[in-house]
Amino acid sequence: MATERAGEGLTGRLQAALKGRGQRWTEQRQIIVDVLAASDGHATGAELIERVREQDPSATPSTVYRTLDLLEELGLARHHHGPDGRETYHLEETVEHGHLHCRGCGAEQELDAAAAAPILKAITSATGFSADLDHLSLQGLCAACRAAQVS
Amino acid sequence: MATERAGEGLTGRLQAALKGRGQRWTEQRQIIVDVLAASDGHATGAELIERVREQDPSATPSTVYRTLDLLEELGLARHHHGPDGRETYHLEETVEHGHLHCRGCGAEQELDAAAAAPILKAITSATGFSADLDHLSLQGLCAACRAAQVS
DNA sequence: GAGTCTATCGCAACACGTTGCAATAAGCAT
DNA sequence: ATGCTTATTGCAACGTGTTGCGATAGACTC
Repeated sequence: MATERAGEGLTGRLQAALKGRGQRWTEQRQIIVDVLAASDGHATGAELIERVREQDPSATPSTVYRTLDLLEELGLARHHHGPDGRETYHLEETVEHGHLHCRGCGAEQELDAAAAAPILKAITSATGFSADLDHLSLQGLCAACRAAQVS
Repeated sequence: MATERAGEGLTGRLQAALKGRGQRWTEQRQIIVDVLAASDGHATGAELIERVREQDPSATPSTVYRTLDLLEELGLARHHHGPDGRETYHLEETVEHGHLHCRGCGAEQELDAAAAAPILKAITSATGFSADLDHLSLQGLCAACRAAQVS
């Protein structure tokens, strides 16, 4: 077949990576990866568990979280913490990006690599620290709210 | 008495602020503020609860967290989330600062306002967003670990 | 000082995430 | 196909933080 469903190549990569480490490919892991691929944006741990349970009611939180940790170890997924400390996961295939939470209006902006480049450079030159864009989760005021506050 | 214990002025400010809002000053709140003042750096919620309990074993987590929330509302305390999502609290009197967590060696650096200024400026000019230094919690690689990785 | 109003407290239950352990089952060798 | 090894699973308990509710006790009025 010439056509491929989204995520199929990912599954292949995963199987290969696991085999290389003496680890195993299971039905549960397939489901979790599928769910993660389907929730293209971000999803909290609780949301992922719920969706996985729709497909396999026997799945438990520990399995889901352990699989997510594994996916991160393999570099196939990432997680970061929102302003409330809750976790959010997404596949690594998603463009690497940071997050900006406005404490005024509650809006959440994404920060793509191009926009972040000068910021990361400033961090490095000020501190010698090379920051991970995916863990960059800022809180502050967006341009609109700043303008509104002046009045 | 002419001498003042540290934090006494703070207590006065607090009592006044509470009264203005129709709220009350209690023994528990005094203890929590004292504990927070005594743990000058940062303290997690769990640590604070433990220390408060040393002085008042009847104190419960809900009371401590609710008081901390109240202190934040009044602008007298702040909290931020570490890389593991755990909460860390400190008094607002502590110098405003960000945090840098190195995923290589696990070290945690503080980022003072002067060092952060160019970073915050870069964020604003790239995104229009005005970020809160106190919520700036970055993860990445410190200079030493970056050098080590090159080899 | 006694009474009233209601903010605060303690309790109990919940939500999210983590960890230890025994049972299961994946993948390999025969 | 059968058996073996051990990674993975489900369970149960724990840790941190949050929320609802009835009981307690501040602060104010008379």
